[in-house]
Amino acid sequence: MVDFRSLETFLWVANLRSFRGAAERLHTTQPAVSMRIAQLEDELGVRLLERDRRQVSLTEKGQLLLRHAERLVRQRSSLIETVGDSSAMRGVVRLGVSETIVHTWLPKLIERVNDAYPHLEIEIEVDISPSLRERLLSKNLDLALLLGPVGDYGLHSKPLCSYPIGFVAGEKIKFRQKTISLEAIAQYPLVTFSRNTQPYIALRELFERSGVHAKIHASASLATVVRMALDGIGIAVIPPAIIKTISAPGRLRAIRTSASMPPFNYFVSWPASFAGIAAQKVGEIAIEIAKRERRPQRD
Amino acid sequence: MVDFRSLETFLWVANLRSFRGAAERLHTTQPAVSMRIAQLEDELGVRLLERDRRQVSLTEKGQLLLRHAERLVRQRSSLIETVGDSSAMRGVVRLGVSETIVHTWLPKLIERVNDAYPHLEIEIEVDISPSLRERLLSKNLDLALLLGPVGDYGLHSKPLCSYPIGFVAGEKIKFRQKTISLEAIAQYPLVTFSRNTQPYIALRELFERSGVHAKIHASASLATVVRMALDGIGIAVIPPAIIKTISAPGRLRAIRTSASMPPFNYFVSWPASFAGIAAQKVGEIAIEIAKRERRPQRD
DNA sequence: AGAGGTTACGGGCAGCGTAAGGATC
DNA sequence: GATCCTTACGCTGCCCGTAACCTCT
Repeated sequence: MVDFRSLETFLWVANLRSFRGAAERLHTTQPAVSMRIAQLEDELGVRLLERDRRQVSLTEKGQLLLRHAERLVRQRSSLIETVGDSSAMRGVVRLGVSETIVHTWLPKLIERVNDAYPHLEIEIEVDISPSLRERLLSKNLDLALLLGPVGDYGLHSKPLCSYPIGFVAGEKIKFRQKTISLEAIAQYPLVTFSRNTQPYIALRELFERSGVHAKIHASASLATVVRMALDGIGIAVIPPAIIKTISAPGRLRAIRTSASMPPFNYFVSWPASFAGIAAQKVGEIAIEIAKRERRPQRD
Repeated sequence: MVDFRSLETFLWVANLRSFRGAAERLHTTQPAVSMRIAQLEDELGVRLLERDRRQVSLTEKGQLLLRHAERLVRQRSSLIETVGDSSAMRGVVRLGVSETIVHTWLPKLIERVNDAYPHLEIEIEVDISPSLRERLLSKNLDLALLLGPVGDYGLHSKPLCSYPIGFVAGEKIKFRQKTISLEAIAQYPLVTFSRNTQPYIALRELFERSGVHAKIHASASLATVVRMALDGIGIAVIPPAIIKTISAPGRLRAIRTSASMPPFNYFVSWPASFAGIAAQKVGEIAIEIAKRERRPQRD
């Protein structure tokens, strides 16, 4: 039978260019994937995949099938969404999230998705934005909420919300003035996200431009960054918006400075060629929530 | 899973308005159909069919699903046809055929279809055209080659070929003249197809118009008609084109008459709402063969 | 040797068919 | 009671997962 399972399996093999990868994505074993593809090729009487080399590649017929299969799978989802009630939307959406979002409105998103589609499972992966971008490109994620702009070819994106970045200090660090200069701040080490992230680069540029030397610690984990700020090791460079959810009240505070960092601009992004309807719906809900979230941030 | 099997089952239940009928059509049992539908309704979380009354009917959601499911099933066939090689076309086409066709070019059609689609099975049902029409309407046949014109709402059709009808006599019946009058013919009983068929009606009208009384035997079986002509019981009113395949050479001959019957116009016809791709292909081949068949008939 | 796809084989479960149960005319 | 769909139940066969095998770098 040319059924949806075979087609979906083929889609994943084609997109990931790997039997193993597809097996993992489909929560099954690699031989099972092998079998389904073999069965499909047998049924259609044509070779769909070339497995000569280290890389799996599509034959001409395979590319043809890819287009048809994508349409069919998409239309099945659309059928389920149109005909079924909300609980009919099933499956797993792999959602990549930047850590800042986790500490602001991600819980709200999850709740809203759960309400709208009770049988839809969301697999959340927290990572820094460049990794999320890579994982979108390698079809390892269906959707991501990350720092933009997302310029990559092969990814689509829509703006979500914007968070100002500020300097955040713990209780042990105190300044006399109300508005602090860059020089004063640079007395302490600064702590922010990994070297390949946008905030790290922006921060380094900021200090280089003003000729002030600053020591910058980088950590991929926001928890670490916050811990270091709380312990007085340094000043965190993060969106102040997350202070209230990530630490006890009063333990951290935003510092008013003369200089300003470019804000975090968040986007929802997904692979251009491969948007499942479920992922699309989650994206729509994210956009809606972010729209509302924008206001409180303007205060 | 909302898979093709469930959808196809639903399509047949919807079209035949019967679980039993669908089960028969799908070569399975009625409980199996019941189960698949129940599973589909369960999966989508909506009621698709109303089984209150004696008649199964579609709910609003059911009608919605019908449209989507038809498109999906059709696109799957199209996928198989586009991507697969010819041997990939599988399934059964229920073909209704008028008896005249059986004795002219049906074997050629079967052969051609077998060549083009070796895995396609054809289930041939021979019957008189009005029955074929009914069975098309009740979705009991996928395609029919029958006497037209096919005016029914709900059926599409395309012209195939035209066979003149003539008076055919066996060896025992002899006339002196070369061209025989209606009166001379009416000395013998006439034998043709059943009362509700076009030739029977045309024949009766022909004699009523000319004020000649004729005794007309009717039989649904062409073999019987021919037998009666061979035995000299009467004169058969059939397309002379089938003489050479249905009896030994010289045993039957066409009689030249002054009057003329309207010719048999054959059409290929199928349910407007429910054309499977396989049936469509068989129809196309039939049209092609009939086109070639037309020439020899002009002699 | 290790990464990745294929082949071999035993076992579990979805879905089937038979048969009994209900509803409606 | 006849017809048609649903429910119950035992069984079969498909497909899966484990594991061994093959091939290429």
